[in-house]
Amino acid sequence: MTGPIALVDCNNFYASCERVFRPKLHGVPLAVLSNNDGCVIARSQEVKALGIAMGTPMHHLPRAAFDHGLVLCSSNYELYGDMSARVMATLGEFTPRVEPYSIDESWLDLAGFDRPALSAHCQEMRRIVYKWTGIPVSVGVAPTRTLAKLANRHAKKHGAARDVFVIDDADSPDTLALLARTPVGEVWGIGGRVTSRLYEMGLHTALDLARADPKWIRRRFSVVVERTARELAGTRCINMNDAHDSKKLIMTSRSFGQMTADRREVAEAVRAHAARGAEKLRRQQSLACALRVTLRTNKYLPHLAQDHDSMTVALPSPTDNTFEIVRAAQRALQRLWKDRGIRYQKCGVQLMDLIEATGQQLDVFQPPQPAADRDKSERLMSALDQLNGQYGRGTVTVGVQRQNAPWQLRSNHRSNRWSTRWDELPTVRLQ
DNA sequence: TCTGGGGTCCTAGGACCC
DNA sequence: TCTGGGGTCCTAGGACCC
Repeated sequence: MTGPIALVDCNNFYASCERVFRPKLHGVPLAVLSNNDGCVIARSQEVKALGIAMGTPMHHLPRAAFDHGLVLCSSNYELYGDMSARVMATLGEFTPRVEPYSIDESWLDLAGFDRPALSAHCQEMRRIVYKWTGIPVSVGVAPTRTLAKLANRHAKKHGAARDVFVIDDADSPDTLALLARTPVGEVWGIGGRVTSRLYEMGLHTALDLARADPKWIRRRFSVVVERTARELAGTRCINMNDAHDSKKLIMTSRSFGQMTADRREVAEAVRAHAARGAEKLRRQQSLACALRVTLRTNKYLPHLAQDHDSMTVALPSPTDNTFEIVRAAQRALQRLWKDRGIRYQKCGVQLMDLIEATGQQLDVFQPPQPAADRDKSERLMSALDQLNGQYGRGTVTVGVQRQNAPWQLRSNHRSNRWSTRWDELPTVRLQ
């Protein structure tokens, strides 16, 4: 990236997605729940105004919120993922370089725009994104990513009328004043731990951090904090990965719908996670060399026996084959399992040491797999992916996987997948 | 009854080697 | 008193983010 950097962030993204297809929900306090309907992970403006914090467990929601008409939605990632793709595609109309950063945020390279054009361009972008997708966004522009984050936050907080904020120059009096007003803990990359240590050293604002000696920061903290400090002062240090970069770790884990001490149930969940992980692996065309199965109990119930353990096993050779991966995961679980009647809350499968499928190093100690076998395995896997893609996840599974097993997620308030399922399309009634 | 899931990067420290 | 020292590789865990 060479020009000014823009961070485009969807406002209250999940809540906004829910509203696109259910306009009646505009103006209504709307909260989206985590998997398993556990806690609040997204809030509309009205919910924020009610003082409900991010992460509030559902059973801690105040009575009063419901009296104000609070509506709860289970998370509907199929809908959010599709809406996200639409927003990103629309942004692509405005600049050739869009780097999606998360489901609701994207970095844009705005090289070639000078100051007055820049603002107008961003305003227009906001307008079109809203018109085409129904999702409101905020835009922050600055010379570095850390400052663009700060500009975006400022746009959200103060720019209700505009929702665009531009930092031209890291050294301008306006910028310094903004930094001086920003508590250091609100800076992107500065979490709770670092914040309290910075406070002890007398650094309270973003400006204090920007003016600190980077070498001293590095000695007292780490290169990560040093980079953040330099970025606040206007030096670009953080470059994102390309959007196409493959992940280095693929993790699939879930809490159980209800806790379980039943080994067969846990094994069923582990198989499902392993199979899902293998699917993700194939989509990014990687092979895994190792795998880890983790098991954990519910730490919020300290009167119950606690256990948090994991087992890593190497795969005999790098693979993306569902059967091999499921088998290895079962083996890991077998070694992990303690026959003590412990009730588990959550399990997961991590695929690790990923390599590119095309650049596979042949194991010198293993005879190379005959081409015919490899072909067969590839064809089988792509048939599996096609069936599950077309008829829905879980159509073809390895071993027994019941559709509504008790370990599966609760999702009692899910809206329709309006934009990705034919049988859940919105209907239009003509008056 | 009930508290998310999926990531990245960095660092410290142990194992091992010469 | 004092137990070699330096390098690499790997793993676990911390910290942070969305």
